[in-house]
Amino acid sequence: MKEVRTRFAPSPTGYMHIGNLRTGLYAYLLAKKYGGKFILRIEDTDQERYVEGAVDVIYNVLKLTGLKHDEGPDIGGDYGPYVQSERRDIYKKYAEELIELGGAYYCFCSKEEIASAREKHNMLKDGPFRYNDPCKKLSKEEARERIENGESYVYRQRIPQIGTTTFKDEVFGEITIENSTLDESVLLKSDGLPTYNFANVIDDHLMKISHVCRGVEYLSSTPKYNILYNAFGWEIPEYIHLPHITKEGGKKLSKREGDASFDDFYNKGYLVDAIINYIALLGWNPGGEREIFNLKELEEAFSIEGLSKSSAMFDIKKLNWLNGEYIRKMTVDEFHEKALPYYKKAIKNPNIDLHKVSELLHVRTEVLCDIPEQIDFLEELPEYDTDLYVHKKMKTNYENSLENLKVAYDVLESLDTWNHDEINNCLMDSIKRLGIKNGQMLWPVRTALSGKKFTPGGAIEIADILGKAESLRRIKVGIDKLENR
RNA sequence: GGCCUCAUGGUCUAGUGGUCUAGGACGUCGCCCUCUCACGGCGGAAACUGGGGUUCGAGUCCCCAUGGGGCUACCA
Repeated sequence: MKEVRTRFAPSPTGYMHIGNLRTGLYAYLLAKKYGGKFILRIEDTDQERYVEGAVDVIYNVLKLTGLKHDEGPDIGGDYGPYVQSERRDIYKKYAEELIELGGAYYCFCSKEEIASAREKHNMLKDGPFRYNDPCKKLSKEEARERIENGESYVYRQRIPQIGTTTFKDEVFGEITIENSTLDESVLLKSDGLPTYNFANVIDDHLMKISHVCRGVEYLSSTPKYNILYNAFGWEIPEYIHLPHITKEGGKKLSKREGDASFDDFYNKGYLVDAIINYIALLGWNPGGEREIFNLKELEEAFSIEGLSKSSAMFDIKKLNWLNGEYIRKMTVDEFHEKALPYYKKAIKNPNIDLHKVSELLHVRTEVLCDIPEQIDFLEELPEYDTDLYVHKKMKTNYENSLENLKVAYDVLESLDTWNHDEINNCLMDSIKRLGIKNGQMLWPVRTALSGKKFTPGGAIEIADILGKAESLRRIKVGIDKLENR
């Protein structure tokens, strides 16, 4: 088998769409699986979409995710340049060659002319639109003369109007299409830059790409590319077209709703490994029942056979679960480090031992951005209603809550050493002495300490974190509330 | 409109003619653990889009219908 060379060819639009990233991931995995090369190429032939700093976004995501490329604009390689706008002369040369080979012709029609012809056709609604281009009949000499005279022109692909073109895709199988349904698209624009339709063929060939991984949107234009390969007499690469990732309802993931880019998830506190793991599984099945794979493991497990044909809906719930799995797999210290920035958003009080908070939150966190609202009560006791003290299953009501809170206040106040075990023993002794259920004491105490219905950790852990003075203060507040109900 | 393409529970999927009374995971529901929540454990509900063929036998092959997606740009 010859060397596997795959490429990731994003356009610098300023953000990394998650579906696009997945395509890059698969290209990377395929290369790694077979010990090949993964190449980064920048497709910036559309000047109108140029965005400042967008290439850095691409580098950054690749670096963060660990999809390390072997060749690319920043690190070079034997087949550069790797930025399409720097390959102008190359495209021009091949476009000229294609004219000679009969695979293309010079076209002087304006966009407007073609658009109006299309409109006219659409009114009739009769069969596929095919532009009957007068320029096709021009001789090369005539055309070149008009070019000399300064007319604006493009290179347009010439496609045989009879016959069919068949190609094989690794995931979709064999596909045959009537040549007559293929339109003769622009190869080189009047600004001298190529369109995707031309650049992808030239670059993939010159860069010796063995497997072309790209989205399904290119499936129907692939025959046009093969006609180009054939015109040049070049070997056709293996094609791997990947289905789309959609959101609920089969709609496209959108940039505007903040659910489409890698950064959107990264900034919300999703772990890189979890994101990669999740998107790898969206459209690819590893074969067994295992679902947790880090990048390294994916490299070994990946296979084209596991790729699916239908588009997959992005399910944030499953990502959340996976992210939680990765969080729980970390040590408490590792978690603590990741959680720290999120603690800062909710807690300013320097007396709170954040390590203890981490012990509580470690198994209770799925996404890091959920942290602040989970622990805001530690910073400040929220307003709460005394209804909270009444809990059927805990067998608590206003009366016994008040009584037990008073007991708790007294015994805790007399405590000299304030730590988890001391608090625990102290409270448990009282429970035993009074002959009540754990919950009848602990539920009111936890309520008084937190003012919340749900908290990470119970009364004892919270009291420990809050410290003696603050704990007693909050219990006192609870007692007052219940007395003045 | 034309062309291409896809189709198993709510979601991601396994299934390549008999082993399918359709398997796993997320989610969901119930129970257990338990001072709340979570973690963990156990259990439940939930799917082959429809119709025709082919075959002794079809989720699996073929055709049609329906529904979804894509392309139809001097965007990629």
